[in-house]
Amino acid sequence: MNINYSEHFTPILNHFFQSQHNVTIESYEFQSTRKEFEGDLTLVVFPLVRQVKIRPDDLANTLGNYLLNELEAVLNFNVVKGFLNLVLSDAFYVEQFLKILNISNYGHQIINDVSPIVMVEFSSPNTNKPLHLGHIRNNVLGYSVAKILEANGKKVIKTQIINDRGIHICKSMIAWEKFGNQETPSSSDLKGDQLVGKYYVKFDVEYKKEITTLTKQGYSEEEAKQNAPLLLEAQDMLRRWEDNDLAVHKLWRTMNDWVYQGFEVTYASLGVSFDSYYYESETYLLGKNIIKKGLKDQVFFKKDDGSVWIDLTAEGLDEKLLLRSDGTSVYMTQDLGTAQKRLEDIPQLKGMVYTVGNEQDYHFKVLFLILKKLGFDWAEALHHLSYGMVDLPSGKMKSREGTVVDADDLIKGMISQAKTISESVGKLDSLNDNEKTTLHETIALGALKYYILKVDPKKRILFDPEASIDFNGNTGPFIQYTHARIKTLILKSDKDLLESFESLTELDIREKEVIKQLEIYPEIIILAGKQYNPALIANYLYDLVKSYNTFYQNVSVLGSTDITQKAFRVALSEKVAEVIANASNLLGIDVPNRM
RNA sequence: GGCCCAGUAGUUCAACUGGAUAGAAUAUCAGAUUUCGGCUCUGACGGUUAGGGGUUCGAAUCCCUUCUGGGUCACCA
Repeated sequence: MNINYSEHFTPILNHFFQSQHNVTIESYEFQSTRKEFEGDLTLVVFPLVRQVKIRPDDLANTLGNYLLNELEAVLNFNVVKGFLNLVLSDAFYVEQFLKILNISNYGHQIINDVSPIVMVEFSSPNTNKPLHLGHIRNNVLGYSVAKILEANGKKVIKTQIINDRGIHICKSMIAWEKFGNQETPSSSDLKGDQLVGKYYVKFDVEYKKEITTLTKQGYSEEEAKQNAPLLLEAQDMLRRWEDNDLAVHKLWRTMNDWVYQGFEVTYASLGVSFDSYYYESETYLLGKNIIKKGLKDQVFFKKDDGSVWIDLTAEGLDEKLLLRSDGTSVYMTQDLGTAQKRLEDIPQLKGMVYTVGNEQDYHFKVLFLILKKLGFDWAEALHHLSYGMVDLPSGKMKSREGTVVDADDLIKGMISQAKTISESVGKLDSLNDNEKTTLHETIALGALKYYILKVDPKKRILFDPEASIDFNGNTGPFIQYTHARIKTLILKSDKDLLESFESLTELDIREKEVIKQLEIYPEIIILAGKQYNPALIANYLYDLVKSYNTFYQNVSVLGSTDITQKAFRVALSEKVAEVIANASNLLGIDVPNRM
């Protein structure tokens, strides 16, 4: 990675290659030197060899001598197989640290009126059942990517498209009408989404009973599935909904409102929020104007039965339906229309991120391709943030088999586990009950989010709640704990000793390592933003915490007798705490001051 | 079957997108400490990167191929 070093070394290296060899080098490959060799910074010379036609070792030696003469920061060098290892002075690292010490919100770009606007869509639930573990990954990922984009100087609009209409919600409605006895969230003491979900399950149970009855009467299974009275009623209700039947719409609104209230509770406990909402009931008819344009531009074609298609066989894909023969729209049509609508709503929009599971990879590939073919210039700036499924140690989640993990239940379970663990290890007796509860929630959510985010989004996750909440190892609580410890350490330190330490010339090797980590931080944010990948931040955080911990354990932070060094260590600790807090924030994780 | 994604210590994950001897955590084992078979420290063990071939100074990473797991190929959303 080209970390900050490049700004320091690139000019002088460029000068060397210009004057000595008359060639221009595009970029240099720097990396930090592996532990087993002497040095701090390593320049890989192999890529340069091609351009100047000198043997790797010779070039490395020449370069080493050159840098040694030209730069004060370079104290020494050695060459191993085409790797030029440079030993940099402690003064150099002190200087680097001083540079970043007083930058507030270090690593995070500032957002102003001219910042590009990006929309990040996530969550996007159906309104017929509560959120589950899969939604948690979606929410946590989308929210984190939104934060990371903000840190990269984008103005982010967090949004979701709510799938609030269709046969699934009609099923819940029918079941509630028939079996619900006017039950409401307040009468049942259930969260609204849980209540509606209960009737969705009820529908399925009763529907299956009807199928059994019908097959006993001699229907084939297929016929029974299609002709079960309950299903016919649900389908009829959907028709009435589409005809704007007042009674149906009233019930629909009531039940959806219950669900939204329930969702809000879950979102609040997850610590995610949204800036705008799109409802499918308002967008499902969109996109037909795009179809017209596409037909006119001959990007699409019409079949004899009147249905509209696009032929993507040249791109290695299939033909894709865009409009049914009866003229009604499909999923793809809606998404085309919704994308266009968003640009109408916010003309300055510079990009959109769709946080949707990888089972829809194909859909988004086609969606983006169509928009490009239609000639929309903004189609280049669309990104599908695709993620893998969440598996449990017990196996795959299947809603039909009742093995889904409910989001609220999971969070509750994590909190009570956090409570158990922190009570058995903690010394939190001075906190009052409210503070303790808040802390347990913070730890539980930190554990949950970190566990999910540290895995590359596109990979499947095996979710083990027990392992996630461990206070040791690569976990959220461990990071939170380190932050808390630094905070109490700083409290203990004498603030007055924080005088100038620019004169400090000798660093402990472990202090150097911490400074190196701090230097990389802005680069990590940029990289994570480019790749829409919070896992980079998570793993970086762990590395930082680990290197700080070896520093903390082996170098007495406060014990030094040298006042300058003591001040330096406190300042370094403070900066590390700040970076931990800021980086955690990018993952949506809170870090307590004590725990 | 076509297309897409994944396959890395026993397990859960890394590896700065082509760089040096593939790293952590956890589990296991050994030692230290200890009035707990708990906690905490120290160390060790653990790998043909699913298999095979290729590209080059250099491959877990790129290309080809085989295998395994998952997803997707609806006038569903």
